[in-house]
Amino acid sequence: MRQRRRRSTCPINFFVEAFGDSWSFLIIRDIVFFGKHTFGEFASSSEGIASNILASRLARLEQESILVKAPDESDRRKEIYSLTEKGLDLIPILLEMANWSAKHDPETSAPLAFVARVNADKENMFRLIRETVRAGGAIFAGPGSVVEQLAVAGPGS
Amino acid sequence: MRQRRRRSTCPINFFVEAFGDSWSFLIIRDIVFFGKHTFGEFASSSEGIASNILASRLARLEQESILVKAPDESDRRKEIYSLTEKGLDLIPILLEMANWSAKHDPETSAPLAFVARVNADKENMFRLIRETVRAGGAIFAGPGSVVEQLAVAGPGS
DNA sequence: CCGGATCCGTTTCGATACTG
DNA sequence: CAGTATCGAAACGGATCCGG
Repeated sequence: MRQRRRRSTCPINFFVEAFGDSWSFLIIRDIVFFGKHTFGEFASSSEGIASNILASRLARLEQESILVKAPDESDRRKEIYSLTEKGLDLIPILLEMANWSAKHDPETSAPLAFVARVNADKENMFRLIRETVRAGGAIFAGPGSVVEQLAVAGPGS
Repeated sequence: MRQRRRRSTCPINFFVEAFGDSWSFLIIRDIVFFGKHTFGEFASSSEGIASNILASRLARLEQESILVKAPDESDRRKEIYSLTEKGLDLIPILLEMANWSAKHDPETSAPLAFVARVNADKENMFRLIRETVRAGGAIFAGPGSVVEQLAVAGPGS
């Protein structure tokens, strides 16, 4: 968004104002799907985002109370970015985006089994994913990832 | 998005590529929530979007097969923009955005009763809204709007 | 009037280089 | 590693004009 636009009473304006930029989505995506948490991880994975742009987006998301920054206890050079409760509440939106993309992307880059599983039981899956991400996990990456949990639990559970 | 960025395998990239700009959201919002369908209606309601920007966004959305343009039968000066099936599939995303906004917007501009109703029965509400919009209706505006149907049906149905 | 297209000053982006 | 500084290029947005 180039310029602060007039505010209007509408159901999604607050969302659009808070985001308004696609890099912001990709940062949240990196956290939720891939468990990225540091400046360097975002920089290397977010389709080659420039460092100044990344810094400005992180600052904005922090200011919007979607992210919080905290020093890494084990490595004081690093800063850990995590989602706040407000940020965690974005997960359903991301999952619906993933759903739409899986359905319409000709290259179909999303794992269809996972998407189907989410659609089959949105309420419980939203909750499971939220709790996993809140605890520092992610959907696809790392030990304790959501897909790992689902594989353990099996398709029938 | 300024520049075509590197494509990567990720669940929401296709979505981000297709949108990438907040004006596009507002156009879809105008259709789904308020039943706008012409260039002039978008121009007057979308927070003062410039006509050249609006034209470029409509062209892009049409090219992405999210919108289709057709001449208005009753007034040949006008063009009617409507959502394709691919466009209709965006509705769940918009509704999750509305949900998030209602929860976190300090000015709380969204009708909370409607949002709560959607959350209480997402599957059926998504379907109802989709069919209403497909038929040319909208959520808030016009006769046969979704909120009107819900009022008629009553909160228990 | 409606739906754009064109022109043009201004803003913001983004690649690179640089610093703590 | 985590950011800032610089600067050219691109997109924006307001005004204006045009065809039907």
